[in-house]
Amino acid sequence: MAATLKDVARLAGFSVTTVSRALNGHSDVSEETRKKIMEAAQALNYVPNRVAQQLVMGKSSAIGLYSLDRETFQNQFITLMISGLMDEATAHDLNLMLFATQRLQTAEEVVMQCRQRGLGGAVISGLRIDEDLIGHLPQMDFPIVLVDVPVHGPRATYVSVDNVLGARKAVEHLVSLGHRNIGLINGHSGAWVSHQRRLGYEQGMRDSGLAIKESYIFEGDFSKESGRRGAQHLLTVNPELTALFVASDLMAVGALEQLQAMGRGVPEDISVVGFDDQDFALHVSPPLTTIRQDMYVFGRLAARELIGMINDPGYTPRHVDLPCTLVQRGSSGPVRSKEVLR
Amino acid sequence: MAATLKDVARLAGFSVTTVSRALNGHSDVSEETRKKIMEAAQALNYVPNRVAQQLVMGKSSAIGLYSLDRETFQNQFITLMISGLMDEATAHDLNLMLFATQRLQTAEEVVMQCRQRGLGGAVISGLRIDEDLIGHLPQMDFPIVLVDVPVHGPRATYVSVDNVLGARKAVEHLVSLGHRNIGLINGHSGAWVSHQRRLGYEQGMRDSGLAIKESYIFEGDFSKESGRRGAQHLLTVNPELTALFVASDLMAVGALEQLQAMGRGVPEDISVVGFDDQDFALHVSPPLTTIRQDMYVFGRLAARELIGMINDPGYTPRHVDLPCTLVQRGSSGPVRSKEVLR
DNA sequence: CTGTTAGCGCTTTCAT
DNA sequence: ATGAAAGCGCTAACAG
Repeated sequence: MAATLKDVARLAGFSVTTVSRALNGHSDVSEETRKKIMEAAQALNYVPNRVAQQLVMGKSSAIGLYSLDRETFQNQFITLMISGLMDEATAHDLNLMLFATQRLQTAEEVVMQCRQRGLGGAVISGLRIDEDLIGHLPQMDFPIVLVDVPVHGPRATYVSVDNVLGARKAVEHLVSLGHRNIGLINGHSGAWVSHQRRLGYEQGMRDSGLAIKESYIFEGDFSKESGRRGAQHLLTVNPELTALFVASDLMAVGALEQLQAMGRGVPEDISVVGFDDQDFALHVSPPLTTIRQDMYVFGRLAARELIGMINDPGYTPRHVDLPCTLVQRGSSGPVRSKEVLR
Repeated sequence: MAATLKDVARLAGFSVTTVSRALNGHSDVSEETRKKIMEAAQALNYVPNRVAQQLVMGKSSAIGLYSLDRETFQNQFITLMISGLMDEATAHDLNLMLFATQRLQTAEEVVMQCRQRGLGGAVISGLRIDEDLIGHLPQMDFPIVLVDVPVHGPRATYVSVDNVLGARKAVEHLVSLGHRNIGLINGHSGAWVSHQRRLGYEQGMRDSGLAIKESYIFEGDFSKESGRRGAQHLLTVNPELTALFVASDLMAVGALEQLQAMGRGVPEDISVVGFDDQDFALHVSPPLTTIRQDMYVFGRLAARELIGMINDPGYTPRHVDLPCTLVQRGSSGPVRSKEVLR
């Protein structure tokens, strides 16, 4: 069907070897020959068969993205990351292969599977910190970049924003608006970011001279419904709360709806700050104040480190905390004076 | 690094051929031999090299998804479709490869590129109807499924919902609520769906005995901003409008905001119906009544047709219009009585 | 039942 | 500067 090197060789009147060298820009081909070969290739609409190239050169032509459980996939989060991965991969002439799996087996199996598919490395998203392959992954001799799970190894690193700082910014923002009774609706404890965000919340409170009360903290699971439950619970138990830091936008929207259903105005009665800056954060009412992570940059960085490892066996992968920024919108406002007077 | 057939052969004490056959479940291998070989393979942690398999069998191991222009990528729309594609591909032991490109060249080039990468077929999303490769694509001898652009060929088909019906449902819903002055904010004319949705709007109006006024129709470009402009424009020119059918949720949210900014209550003063049912439709206020397309099913169907063509050269691809359904939420309501009395 | 031979499309020594 | 030969890891006739 498609023209092969042999076809070009025949048409141009040279050996396959010479044609290969000419097309690959080797220096040991006379200009005249090269020109003829180029023409023949052009005429036949020749494109090298990457599969064959890959087999002979042992060089992979793609990177993989593993997304654990489909939910991860459904939020815009990953979409932007994919954009970033793809742009970076494309720039390095690599393809991007997608995998969704319910559960990864052992680290060995994952790596085997990647190798068998000719991947040069993989980004893995959606791992829980209690997964035991995490300990083994960084020891594999295969380039891996994890998303939001800290690992270090000669061929492994991770990408994340500075979640502690992000949470602190959220709290500081609320404090600066006069709030002192600030609750936290956190994600589930299987996610590394939950621990980080809680840490940031605690730091922010402490640095502002505020006590940390266990009863101010609700553990959700990143679902909208859990945000709803969190708001309901926290405000029933602690009616004095005037602000909530919610560790994801989706939960924050749930909280928003619940608060409004409970007759609490946002932000008049209670302020809400989310995390992520997903696109709907802008569309809800009031628009959500939130901590923004730039997932596109996130993806690019992940790919950059991965490709660094792939192309250079000596490359030492680095981890940098990406910045995250407070985006101030309508869901946070100054505490009501009567509250301040308490 | 990874074990090869040869390694297994050596360990098991058989020829490479026999090992290959044993592992591939051919019947002409004695049970005893097979068992020994299986053990050896197990011991070596052997996994077949797909790249080699692909080269020798000429059978591709992946399908591609081309997404034209990154915007397409950023909405949740495509994410769900990817989920569907992936699940279906995985079920057929195929991988999914992603490509984002600004512009496709000729149909020949696209197909060449796919072949060179070992793809068995491709789904292409984001094409405009004025793109001239569309005429050529269905003639290529390569399995192609387009998203929302009608094509037919021995190796080509497309997936879409019944946009005409969807739009008609929207209009009929509004009519059933008593609305008679119904405007349309449409997408740009480069999208096939825009024409279909307009058709459905016109049918719906006509079937309800309502006149179609050119001034009731605004051509946006699917952006939120254009939804805003559309609402502004339509209501300035036609203050008698009591309802808007907006051809995408994102534009609908823009319209919503603009209407509220203009002091028009939704749905008391004016009803709004969107299209897509993206996730934020549920989170805006009021929650958006909209026409839902199930993008996950969309993706599965696209993959199913594609894989049908790939696995069976004689397969005649079909097009089925997927159903789309009205999801009734808060943004549409009965027309105000004074309006009815006009 | 099993092994030998050939070849997928390409790159790469090694000669010439 | 060019070509012949070998081989990447695998499968598929074809013999035995």
